[in-house]
Amino acid sequence: MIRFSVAEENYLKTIYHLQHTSGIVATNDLATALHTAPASITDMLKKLSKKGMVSYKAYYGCTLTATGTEQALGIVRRHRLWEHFLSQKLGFSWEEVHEVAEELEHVSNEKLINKLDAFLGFPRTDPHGDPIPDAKGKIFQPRQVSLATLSEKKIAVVTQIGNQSPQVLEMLDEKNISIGSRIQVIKNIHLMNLWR
Amino acid sequence: MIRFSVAEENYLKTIYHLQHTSGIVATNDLATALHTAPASITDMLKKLSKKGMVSYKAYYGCTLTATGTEQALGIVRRHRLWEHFLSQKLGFSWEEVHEVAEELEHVSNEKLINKLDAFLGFPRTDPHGDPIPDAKGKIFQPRQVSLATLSEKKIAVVTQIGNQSPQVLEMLDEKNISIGSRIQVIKNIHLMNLWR
DNA sequence: ATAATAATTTAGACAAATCTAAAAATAATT
DNA sequence: AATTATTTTTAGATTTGTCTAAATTATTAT
Repeated sequence: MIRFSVAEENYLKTIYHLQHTSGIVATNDLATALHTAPASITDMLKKLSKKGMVSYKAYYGCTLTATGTEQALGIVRRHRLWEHFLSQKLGFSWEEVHEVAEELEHVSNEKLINKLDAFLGFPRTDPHGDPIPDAKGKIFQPRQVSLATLSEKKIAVVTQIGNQSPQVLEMLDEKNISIGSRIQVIKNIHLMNLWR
Repeated sequence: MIRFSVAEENYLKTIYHLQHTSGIVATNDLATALHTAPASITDMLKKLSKKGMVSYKAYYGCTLTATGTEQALGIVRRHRLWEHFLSQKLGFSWEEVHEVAEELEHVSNEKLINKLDAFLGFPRTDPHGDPIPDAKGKIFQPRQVSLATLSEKKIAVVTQIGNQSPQVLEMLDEKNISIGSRIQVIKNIHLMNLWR
């Protein structure tokens, strides 16, 4: 098993997330996401590249290699399992779990994580509805449709909350809507009117 | 709240434990316990001294200050709560919990630990029978008597297993004796005969 | 297409925590 | 008490991950 420093893990995880939205990850984007100077990013990318975790070409950006992706999925798995634990077992609120899980995710004992997974009943998603990779790194991704594009009358199950602003969370709470709720679009009014 | 590095926390915790047996802690003993060169110990003691965590006099050794003890108790609390969790909730064995707790103890979110404490039902001891400090750092220390000195016919409750050699653990397991068991000394034979 | 702007890398420095080897202080032994 | 042995500290070096400032490469705009 490959061992990483906390710093390395944060890079792998962040590259993984940025890759989802932007394909190739730019040095500057990483710098912003990690609150780290661009020069430091370059240094670390060289290091991770030498370790075979990212493929990195100067001035072009980086992507995770197969091994790198595998490792990143492990970190995401740990993070989301802990989030689930914090929320379901310890009674933390949605907004609080992320910060605490940021620390717990770096405890990388495989047996611990697999036993935690079993203890939680092999959950498919974290409290935000994000999928939890299984022990092999497989992600179960439900067919998802944005609420804005969901057609009228159609019934759907909430699997994820994209917008996590306090206002939206409060509104959902008021209407008692959470992950797993069955919902139906009655009438599609202009979105702007909903948030007020 | 004072923040410590993992290294600093390991020093505080180890000084706390060594203090229990030896009063003043020698540089060399710390070096042995931490698998670290004596020169490095000296450096760190100066640092912790400047932070007001230990009182340190060159060539004499060190002791924890009041604040240092408070911090050490916090670390011990985290360690033992996690050990309890690992053993009671995740089904880890006695021998395994320590190593994993060594990592988890450094996640120092107070709310997390207090919620974990509540989730576990405010346990008084870890799986080895060592007392868990409460949120204020108070330790509940039960009156303890070594089995060898326990008088015949007297009933007692097992609160700790001092000797943790595989043979002893196996024997206890066979006889179904664990922390919390009520036991009675029927007849005090010479100890040597017991272990065979 | 060339100049201006933005992004990235290089170079050199720094703090934390460690190390080894040598010097200094303390303890033990004859 | 003097010498030997042990323990501890000092001095100087190393690694990791970071920084700033300057140089370089890529992009954008005129």
